[in-house]
Amino acid sequence: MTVTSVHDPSHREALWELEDAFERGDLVSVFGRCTVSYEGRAASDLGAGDRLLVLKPDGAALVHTDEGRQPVNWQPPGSEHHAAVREGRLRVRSTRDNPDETLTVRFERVHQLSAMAVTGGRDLELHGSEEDLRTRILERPDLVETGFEPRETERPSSAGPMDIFGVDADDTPVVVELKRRRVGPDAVGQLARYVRALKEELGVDDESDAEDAPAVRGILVAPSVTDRAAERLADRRFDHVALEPTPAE
Amino acid sequence: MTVTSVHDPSHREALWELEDAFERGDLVSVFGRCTVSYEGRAASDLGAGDRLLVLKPDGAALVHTDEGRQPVNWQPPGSEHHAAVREGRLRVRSTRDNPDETLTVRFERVHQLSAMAVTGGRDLELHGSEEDLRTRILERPDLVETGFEPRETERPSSAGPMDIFGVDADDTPVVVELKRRRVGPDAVGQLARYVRALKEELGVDDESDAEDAPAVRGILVAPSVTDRAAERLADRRFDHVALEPTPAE
DNA sequence: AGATAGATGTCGTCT
DNA sequence: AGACGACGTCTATCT
Repeated sequence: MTVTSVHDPSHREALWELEDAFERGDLVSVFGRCTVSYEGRAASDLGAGDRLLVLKPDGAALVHTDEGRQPVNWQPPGSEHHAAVREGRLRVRSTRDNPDETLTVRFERVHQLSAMAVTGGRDLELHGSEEDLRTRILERPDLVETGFEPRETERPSSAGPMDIFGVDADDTPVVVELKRRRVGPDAVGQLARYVRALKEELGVDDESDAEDAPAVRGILVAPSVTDRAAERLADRRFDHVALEPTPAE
Repeated sequence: MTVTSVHDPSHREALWELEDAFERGDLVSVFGRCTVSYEGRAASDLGAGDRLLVLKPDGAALVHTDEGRQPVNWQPPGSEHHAAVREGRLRVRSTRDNPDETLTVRFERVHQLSAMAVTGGRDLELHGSEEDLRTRILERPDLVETGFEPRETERPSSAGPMDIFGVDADDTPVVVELKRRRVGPDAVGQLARYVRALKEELGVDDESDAEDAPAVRGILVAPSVTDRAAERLADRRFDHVALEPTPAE
């Protein structure tokens, strides 16, 4: 059998089951009334309440309430789970180094504990990412602009790698920044850094950087931009090309 | 009793339990072998395997494998859960509008299904946040610099609200940007936008913005900065003050 | 509803 | 191990 499960166990019973599950490398879920405290990158305390504790064999720990996509407390993979009975109660502790942090869950009562040996696919096939957008442009550069010629992807610069580097119909260098969804001002800042770095690298002076024909162009490719982002694009004389990661149906 | 739990139920049994749990507003966990597909902001497919499905009464749905802090698939709060038996199998679907997205989990087999009525504390007391850092500085402005005087927090500007606005010992305006942990170049860009906005607002011309005494100063308060961030700070003639959100023990 | 910035963000990738 | 940027980021706050 792949699943073990106990209903309303004593704290000591719960401890045995937990230790066995850790030993087997099971994925564990514990329903119960507990308090939670965390100390590490920050520090937090959570009063008594019913929660779901998930313990993974890779060291991840998650404490979920009845609300939210995010766990109310957690510990990243690579941590170590320890269970014990202290003062007559089940205590589960998950710790890691670098940074030093500890998550402690103290159960007043355990309602349900289940453990399962996990097998099977872990590989997610995801479509619609920034990489899809890059592929799309490399296959059809004219989607960016007539005459646009990609020269390099992930081109290094002193400001980090730029998404796509190329030239336009006039052979002017072009830095393309890709975003898979609507963007705010931060993306323009990122593009500006790459353009500035490339200008420095090419030794462009302010003279040759004419009002109507910049020496290095910046193009932000994204489905859409916020008003503030549009302002900043105009300030910097960058262009925006509206494009989705995947063709509209 | 607050918890209901079934072991190796038939798909139809599982369906009844799920519908009851939705009705009661329970927090639900399902262990089983399933395939998962998502369609919405992106699209993804996940082949058969053992996973833990968590369904929350607020509409959140999480699919967890045995690895990682993040669910391999999910649906945010506000979604609607629907369960059905299709082709002899339990199918759980979670949908929402704006954006339109759907998560579908098809179970080949349900190993364990538990549901719990959740009561009790949801309020987390968290320490060590950016707000703690702000409080710390407002109580002891000299931690930033001798003579520093905070005047306003969240002061509005055309580039958005700045964390702390104040003046230094020479009555020069100071924009303070707070970060709770080590920062990269992006934080400097953010600070630069606020400083530029304030200069424009105050009508500072390049004349009065002397080499050694800027008309508006920028200070980045963070535990530490990366090399690249330090360069960009130097370029802009901004200062860095090393400070933690909470005093070191 | 959209916009903006924080987060114990997490996660992959590259140096 | 640190740095950097993407993410179906999520989440709170403000307009």
